Amino acid sequence: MILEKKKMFNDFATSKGLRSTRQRDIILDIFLSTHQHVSVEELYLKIKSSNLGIGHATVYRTLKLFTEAGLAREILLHDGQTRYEHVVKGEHHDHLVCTGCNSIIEFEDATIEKLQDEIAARHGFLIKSHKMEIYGLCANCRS
Amino acid sequence: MILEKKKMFNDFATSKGLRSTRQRDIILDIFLSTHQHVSVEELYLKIKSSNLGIGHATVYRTLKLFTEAGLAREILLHDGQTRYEHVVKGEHHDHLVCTGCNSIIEFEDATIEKLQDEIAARHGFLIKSHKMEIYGLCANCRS
DNA sequence: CTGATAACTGAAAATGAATATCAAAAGCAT
DNA sequence: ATGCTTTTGATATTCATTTTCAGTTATCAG
Repeated sequence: MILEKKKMFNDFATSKGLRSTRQRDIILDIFLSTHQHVSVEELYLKIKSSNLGIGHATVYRTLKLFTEAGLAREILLHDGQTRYEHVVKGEHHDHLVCTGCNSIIEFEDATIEKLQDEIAARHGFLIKSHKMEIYGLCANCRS
Repeated sequence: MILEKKKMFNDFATSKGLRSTRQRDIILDIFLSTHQHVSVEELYLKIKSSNLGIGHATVYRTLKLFTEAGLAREILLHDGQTRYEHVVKGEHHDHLVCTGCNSIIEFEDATIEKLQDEIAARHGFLIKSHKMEIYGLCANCRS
């Protein structure tokens, strides 16, 4: 699955005439080694701690490339930082965001997806992507 | 309905011990006169053009108050500006955002809302609010 | 392999939205 | 009106993100 993603990015790079660089390889490796919802800063720090000198700007630029390549997705929560999550082919998950402890629970619901398709069809709309976030308190925080 | 909202804000202000000021009245009037999804900047310019000297900071502060008071809701799209939409009591609408022309179509779907409640219940999660945005191309832009 | 060329990088500067500061102005209770 | 407190707004500040640009590096033709 990791190899699959690397291939996906390679294909994208080739098709766009992008070059293969040390920095992009490293950032991809580290991104793939993270779990959901990494902020750019988190990723940057992770890279920094590995003593590989990669600049802020490059991390930003590269994550945008990953998004274009279809293996990452930008998500905006309410903390002023853009986060990136992994895109898994057919799958799409949405989020329960706890405003108490900032934890994020993921879920997936095929019925909702289907309803979305219907709504889009009704408006002649062509879906590219979507996101849904439910805010509230998780089981721990509501007590 | 406009009066209703003004009352809602007045009640909120009273309960919080906030003062009634010229600026807040004006901003509320202008906010209520707008349609969906005003950015702070748009609102600020609208006020400025009315030759009423109200500062940037006040507009930001006041919109946060409206949000607290329950008559506005923050929405984050992908243009880096926070926008505010009108909250209509029971109603909740979601958005089809066209990445071609930036137009926004609203929709509402009771079934989706119900599914959300079920999902939340399954995770012991207490819903405060939610948002859903579907990105893609509108009927005009896909041709 | 080598040199030309165009893409890539990164440090630093720039941008832009949002927030904080703080003195002056204004609301509100007495 | 008086005095106290909130509010305002110009300005400065913060913080994420983007741009700039000179130096570096990948790629490819020869």
